[in-house]
Parts: sequence; structure tokens; C-alpha cells
Amino acid sequence: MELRHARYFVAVAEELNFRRAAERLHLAQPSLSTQIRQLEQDVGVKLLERDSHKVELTPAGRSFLEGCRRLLQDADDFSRTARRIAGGESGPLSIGFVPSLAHGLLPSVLRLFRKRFPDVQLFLNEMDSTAQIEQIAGHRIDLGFIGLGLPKDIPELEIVAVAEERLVAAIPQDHPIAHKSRKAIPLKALADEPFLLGSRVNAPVFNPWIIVLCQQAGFQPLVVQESGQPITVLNYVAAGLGVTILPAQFSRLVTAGVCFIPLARPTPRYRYCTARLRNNHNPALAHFIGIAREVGDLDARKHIL
Amino acid sequence: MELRHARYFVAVAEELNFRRAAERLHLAQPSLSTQIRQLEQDVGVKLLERDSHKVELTPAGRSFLEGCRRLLQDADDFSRTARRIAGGESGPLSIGFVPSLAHGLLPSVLRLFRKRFPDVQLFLNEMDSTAQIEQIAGHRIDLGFIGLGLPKDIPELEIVAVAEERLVAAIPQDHPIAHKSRKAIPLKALADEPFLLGSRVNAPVFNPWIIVLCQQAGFQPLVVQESGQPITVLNYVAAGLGVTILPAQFSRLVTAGVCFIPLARPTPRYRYCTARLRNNHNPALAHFIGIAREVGDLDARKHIL
DNA sequence: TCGGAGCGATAGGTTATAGCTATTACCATT
DNA sequence: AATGGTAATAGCTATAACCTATCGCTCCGA
Repeated sequence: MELRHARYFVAVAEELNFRRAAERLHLAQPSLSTQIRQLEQDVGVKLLERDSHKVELTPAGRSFLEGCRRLLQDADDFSRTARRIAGGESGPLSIGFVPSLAHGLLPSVLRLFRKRFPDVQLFLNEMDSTAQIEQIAGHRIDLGFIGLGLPKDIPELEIVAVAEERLVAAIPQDHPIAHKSRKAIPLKALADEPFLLGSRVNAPVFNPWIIVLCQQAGFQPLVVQESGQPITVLNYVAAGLGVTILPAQFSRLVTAGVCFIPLARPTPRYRYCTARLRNNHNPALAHFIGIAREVGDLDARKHIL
Repeated sequence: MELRHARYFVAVAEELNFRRAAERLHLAQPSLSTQIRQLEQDVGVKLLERDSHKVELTPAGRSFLEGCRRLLQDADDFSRTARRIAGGESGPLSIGFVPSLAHGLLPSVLRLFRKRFPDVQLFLNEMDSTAQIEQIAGHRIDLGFIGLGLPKDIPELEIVAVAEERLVAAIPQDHPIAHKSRKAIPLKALADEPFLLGSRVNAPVFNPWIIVLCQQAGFQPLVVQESGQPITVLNYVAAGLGVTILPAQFSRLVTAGVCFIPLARPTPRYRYCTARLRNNHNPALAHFIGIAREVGDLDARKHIL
């Protein structure tokens, strides 16, 4: 049996007349007769009761007709679905993201993505960037959503920057610099301050980057501590143990005793990136990255001080 | 798209190797390649990512694979169903039956039929024989289940006797005949009794037949009443208003004051028949009639006194 | 009672295409 | 550089879907 037989049979069953059905199918009547006979032989069942002046369905034919209709409809439906998936408008998309994005860029990206592509089924997995690399390579997730970049350059991965943010210095409120001005200061202004950084395992790329920035600004920072979550570090800052540097979004975490001052001249920018396998052709991926960039730019204008 | 494409695609998607898939399909590899390419072109979607050393499914292909599997399974399933319907083992079967069968032969027939053909969906409709003829002719029901026969002979209908029963005379308990013997009596013994018959609309065939039987036995019955349900008539008999003649099954309706005596010499037999349109080829019909005859014979041996 | 109209089935030729074989092009591995 | 595996391509063959022409049947109106 072939779908052709189903199409022909449905036409005949609906017209109950071979000639008219054949016309509808742009076919000559004898061809249709032959195909229907062949179908009956193949299925092993008489589907139509026909004599020279009427055609009617047998009970088996009635049931078979329903089956054929459903079959054709199904074939049509899942072909369409496949096309939608190929166009990135439907289908599954697994995304990993680092915890620091969960309250920042990600929700905005998801909101817009869901609006534009409501039929893409998103699977969201919070994990650190190392785990993301593994799962991307193992085809467990389609996309990684990380900060800054990756420790090592892996050629199979395509890293795309989707948003950037300025950096802010977090300084104890009673510190002289905090009093001078709320305006941006150069990184060099922190040259003599003790530095508090977050835990190295949480920020394997960020911390070294900060140190490089300081070196580029002409000083070697005195890192007195390198542990804890960002929020913990801010509490240490409030306690006067030192200063820290964070992406601008953290300045929204209003913390008593901490003053946030943007850094400038040169203005270092923290980047958020997506990571994907180059040969992963899930078309929803491109849409997601596109939306992330779109939202990222907006965010950049809105959030960066 | 044709089912062939689905079959081929499933094989390739399962083997992830054109050569092996082609072997499995008893096909040469280039033919398979061509067909898959054709399928992709037809659906308008790249289903497989293939280079010279590996084949893998695209996201659209994964979804399409599921669709194809379901499609093939469905086609198989409803072909089988059609065959079962054609074999009378499945499908719908509408039956009409006269009220007097509802508590007699019909339940036994249904019991056995359901056991043998559990997948045939029976639709049961109680109605008098005239309504049955109409609905059979109008293809509303497949089978009529009636007593005795039909008033007029309709050539399109095939009437098959499936069971027969002896007749009993119902006589007031204090009547001399009732006292003489419980053994069978000839119909002629009732020649001088007043006859009570059921309503003519309920028994358009039965009543005239009884009268003909009496005439054949050599007397003209004195019908003093012709109305009511059988149970009502039996009450009249109990009251001593006269005698009546009924199929043997009614002797199970034990009624105070009524004595049932079988009729014999000649032994008139009441027949139950099925009626069907000759050109109704619902195959479950033949099975039903067969079972009715089978049960009818049993009933005959068990119930006829 | 006899054409005529309309139906599906049949016969026989044509054509499209699924399938074949042989080969190529490509890549990974040795 | 050679080998062995892959899928794709080229060109031919054979199957079968399709066509036209015709038949045989039944119904229906003249």
C-alpha cells in the first residue's frame, strides 16, 4: 500500500463515482479503477461494492476510509511540523546558563523568545561554564549561555558575544573615594586598595581577567581574599575589608554600606556570550542567539551605567 | 510523499548508514539515496545530515522519524482492522428484534455471540417487525430478528429460520381438559373453547396463523377477544374467559390459575427468523445468523415441552 | 422494445520512474 | 600514499502507473 492508494480511495469513497473521482485527481478513470483494485488486493479486502450503476462502501471500506483520511492528515501534519522545526519555529532547544545570568539577561531573552517562537520547547539548565562545554560537546544541550568567554579556545565551539556591560567598583561607603564623587573613576584609582574577589571555582575566567585589567591599568592588585558568592563579597566590602569589581548589573543589589562606582578610562566591558557547536544545525539556535543579541543591546543601553 | 519514502527513511534513520539500510530493504544503495533525496525535496526539509563518514538526523528529521513510524504503524493497524471487519470479526452490527424475543432466545444468542466475536459492536433496537422491514430496507439496521415470518414476501429480503418452538395451549386451571392430563393434546381438543388472542398490532402474523392452524385441524375457532399483551391474555385465561395458544417459552411465565398443555398431533411449531437484505454483505451478519441457528437448536431441545 | 446515456472493467500501448550496475568523490585511518 | 569505508552520480533497464479506445452492463426514456 502507498499513500497514493489512500488518496485515490478517499476520492472514490467521497464521490462514490469513479469517473468524477478520477477527474478530481486529474487522472483517467481506468487508471483509478486499476489502482483501487490493486489496493483491495493488497489489503486483501473488498472495500467497494460496485456494479455498473452504483458504487458503495463495504463495512470494511467505511472503516478503511477513516483510516486513510487520518493517514493523509497525519502525513500532512508532521511534514508541516518538520518544516517548522527546520525553520526554527518549532521543536526542542536545550540551553545551559551560568547562575549569574538567571536574574540578569536571561529572563528578558526568554520573554522575547517565547513571544516570537512560542512553539519552540525550551529546556533550561543552570550549570557552570565547564559543565556547559561538556554537555554541548556531548550534544546534551544545544546552547551555552556564559559570561565573558571560556578558559580555553575550542575550535568546534562558536562563541558569540551577545551583550556587554560596564564594570563597577564596589567600595565601602565610608571610604574616601566613595565620598569624592559618584562619577566614574579610572581603574587605577583602586591601585592601593585591598581586593576581594569571588570564589575561583565560580569565576574561573572573571577573576584572572580582572587581574589582567589591573595590570593593563598599570598596577598589580593586592588580592586579599578569593572566595564566596558575589553577595557575600559585597558584605565583606560593606564591612570595610576591601573593594571589589563586578559587572554593572550587581549594582542593582542595593547593599547597605556599599557604594557602586562605574569604572572608566579605559572603560572595561564585561561580555556575555553564547556557545554552540559549529555543526549543531538546530535552526532554533540561530533564532535564540539573534534574540539574545537583540535583547543584549537593549540591556546594554538600559543597564550599563 | 509515499509510504515507500517513510519505510526507507525509517530504515536509514535506524541504521544511520545507507548501505546497511539498503540491504535491510533488499535494495541497492544508490536507489535508497535517490529516494531519500526525493523525500527531502518533497517535504522541503533536510532530514539527514550526511557526509562521507557519518549520517545523523537533523532535529526536523528526528520529529519526522516519529511521524513516519506512527504512519506506518497506523496504516498497518487499520488494514488489519479492515480485514477483521471483512472477516466479520470486528465492526458494527445493528440488530432489530421484536419485544417477545427480548426475554427468550435473544439473550442466549447475544451471550454466545459476544463470546465468539467480542470485537463486533452490537447495536440493539427493540421494534416491531414492520419497523424492522423499513429499517432493513433503509440500511438503518443490518438484521431483523422476528417471529414466524413477515406479512408479505419481499424478494430483497432473505428470511432464515433460526429456531423453532412447540406451541402450548393455556387453559384455566379448573377446566376439565386441564384436569385430565398434563400430556400433549391435539389442537382439535380446543375446538369448542372460546379463544382469546393478543392484540392484532402486536401479532399481525401470529394471530392469523393460529386461525389457519385451527382450520387445518378441522374447526373454526371462536375468537372472543383479540387485544392486549400476552401476559394480559394469560390473566384473562386465569379468569376463565377462554383459552389461548402461545409459543412454549411463555409457559415459563408461571401464572396462577393457568395450566399450560403442549399441543401435538400434528405438532405445530412456531418459528423465529432473521431477516436481512440480500445485498447487505456485512460479514458479521452471517456469523450472527449462524450463532442464532446454533443457539436456536439448543433452545429448541431445552425449552420445547 | 429499442436505442442512448452513463457506469466500471478490460486491452494494449506509452511513459515515467524506481531500481539496477558501475563508477566517482570524499574522508578517515593505516 | 594507499586502503577501505562512505554517500553521490551517471546511465541503463524494467516495472508499473498511466493513457486511449473499447467493451459490457444497467437503467431509462422514447
